[in-house]
Amino acid sequence: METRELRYFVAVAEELHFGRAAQRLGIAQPPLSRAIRQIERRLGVPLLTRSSRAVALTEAGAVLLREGRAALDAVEAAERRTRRAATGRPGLVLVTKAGAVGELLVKLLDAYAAEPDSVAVEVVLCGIAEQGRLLRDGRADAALLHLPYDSTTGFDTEELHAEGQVVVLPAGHPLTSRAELRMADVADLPGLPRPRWPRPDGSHADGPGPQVRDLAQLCQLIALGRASAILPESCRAQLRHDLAAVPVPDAPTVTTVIAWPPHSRSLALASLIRTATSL
Amino acid sequence: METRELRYFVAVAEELHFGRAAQRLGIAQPPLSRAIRQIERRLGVPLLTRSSRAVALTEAGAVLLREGRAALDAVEAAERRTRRAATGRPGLVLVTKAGAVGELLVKLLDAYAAEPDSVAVEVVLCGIAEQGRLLRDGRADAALLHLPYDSTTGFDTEELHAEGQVVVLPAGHPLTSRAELRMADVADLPGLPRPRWPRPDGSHADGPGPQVRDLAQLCQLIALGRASAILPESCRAQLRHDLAAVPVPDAPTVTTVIAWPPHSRSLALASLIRTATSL
DNA sequence: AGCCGGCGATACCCCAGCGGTATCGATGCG
DNA sequence: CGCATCGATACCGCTGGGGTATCGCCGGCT
Repeated sequence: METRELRYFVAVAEELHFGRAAQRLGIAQPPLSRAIRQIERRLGVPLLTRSSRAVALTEAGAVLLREGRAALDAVEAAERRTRRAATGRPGLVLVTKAGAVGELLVKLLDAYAAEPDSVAVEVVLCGIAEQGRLLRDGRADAALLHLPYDSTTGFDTEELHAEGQVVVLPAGHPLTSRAELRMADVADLPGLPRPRWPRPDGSHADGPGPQVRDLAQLCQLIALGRASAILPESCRAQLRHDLAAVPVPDAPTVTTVIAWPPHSRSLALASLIRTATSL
Repeated sequence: METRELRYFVAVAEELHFGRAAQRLGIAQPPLSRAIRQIERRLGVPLLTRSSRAVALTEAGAVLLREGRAALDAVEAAERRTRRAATGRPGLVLVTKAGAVGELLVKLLDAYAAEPDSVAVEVVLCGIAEQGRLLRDGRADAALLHLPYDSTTGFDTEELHAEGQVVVLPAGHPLTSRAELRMADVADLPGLPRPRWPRPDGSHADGPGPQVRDLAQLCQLIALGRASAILPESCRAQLRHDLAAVPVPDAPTVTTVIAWPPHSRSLALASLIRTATSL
């Protein structure tokens, strides 16, 4: 199957509408219809159920959507990494979530810069759950992720750091006087629901909590007395003065890992990982 | 980049010869030359250095060869998994090395077959280092691998079993009277070199030992007094009567893991993995 | 019931680009 | 100095991808 065909199918499968998909692809609708039919004929498998009113994925179609996206990412990654290998700028791109892993990141960059064979490291801060995409399609070389919150599926990883978590509350909240709290104490604080982070696909789960996009938003909401949050200990260093943190020993441990795409054979990346694990 | 172009480039990069590559691809040489030049023009990157006598990969070319193979595998996997999702036979394909993990495999298959939601499991035995390929290109759903000998790069894994290793010697060899041996004792046995396994690309490392392809060959050679080998304990159960095994406590522990491609969302596979980890 | 509007499929046409043949130009070899 | 090898170039034919026009189906509105 050609990547063009895969792109076409993914577009239709995402839009579930031939006209819009064709528009997105910058082609007319009839060639798109033909291309999809040809894919189905060659695979010998129906991918879409069409009525004149609605298009839906078959089970096989859902598989091809998932696998096709991964394959397209792989092709894109091949191109991008090839270009980067040639441009002579053998810099590394390290991606992490905005507002996370503050101290660790600084230590890593300092230690790596001191290595004899180090190259420039570009740090990219991105929103939640974009790291995987960047790593998969070749725009980034490595990522700092937080287990168990981030997925490392498909990547090689090394653990760097483990830490407990704290509950973050508005300063002055009654519970802030306690030396530590249990998960049961903070599971359902009246008026302080947990925020809802966007899922990888951009949508939000249903629930009572406010929708948040980044740490700053979250802190703002907590300060306003509208939310609470369980965060890794290391966030205390960058907490605003109007927030308070109380340790929660029985919260799941957060492990910071460095992740990179498999098949990487870059010496610079290997050196960065070596530096990271020996911190 | 289209998969056709990737296939063309991979062929040339592997053959390092336009004529042979064209023959392998079933096309004439001139279109192939043109296609490669077009790829280089579009990427803005030289991939091959050509003289009229020799073709060699540039550094960027080597990157594209590696990444391109992975991308082609991903595309092929997408097609294969889509076809398999549709044919209604939701069977699983489990791949493992011939002659390895005997007892564990039987237990796993029995336990899984007893699950209420189990489906047919096809067991594929293959030579060393083909498992990764099968898993990557969608012909297999899961593999049983041995750490540290096999690579799990790019796959998700769960550990199933850890065991020590034994040295396998011809029956009657003086050392077989010992209750156990150290690595130092068996590192360099006179006349009994370690065999050389094929590498993933099919070639063999240089060295004194005989080249072997599978366990039967190896046992034959040991019985003939031409080789010795360090193997996992569990191999004792299937050892021929003319061979003897002595524990080597300081040999690296062999961990059997079950590995599967990331992005898998198959319920049947999830169930198999759950069964495996709860053995 | 009848009309309309939206949507995917079909019919038909055009041309970009892929692949083929013939040939050139460079280079290592006897 | 021919000769053989191998990649690049020139040129040509045709397949197939993309465009426009239109059809057929169906749900909804009045």
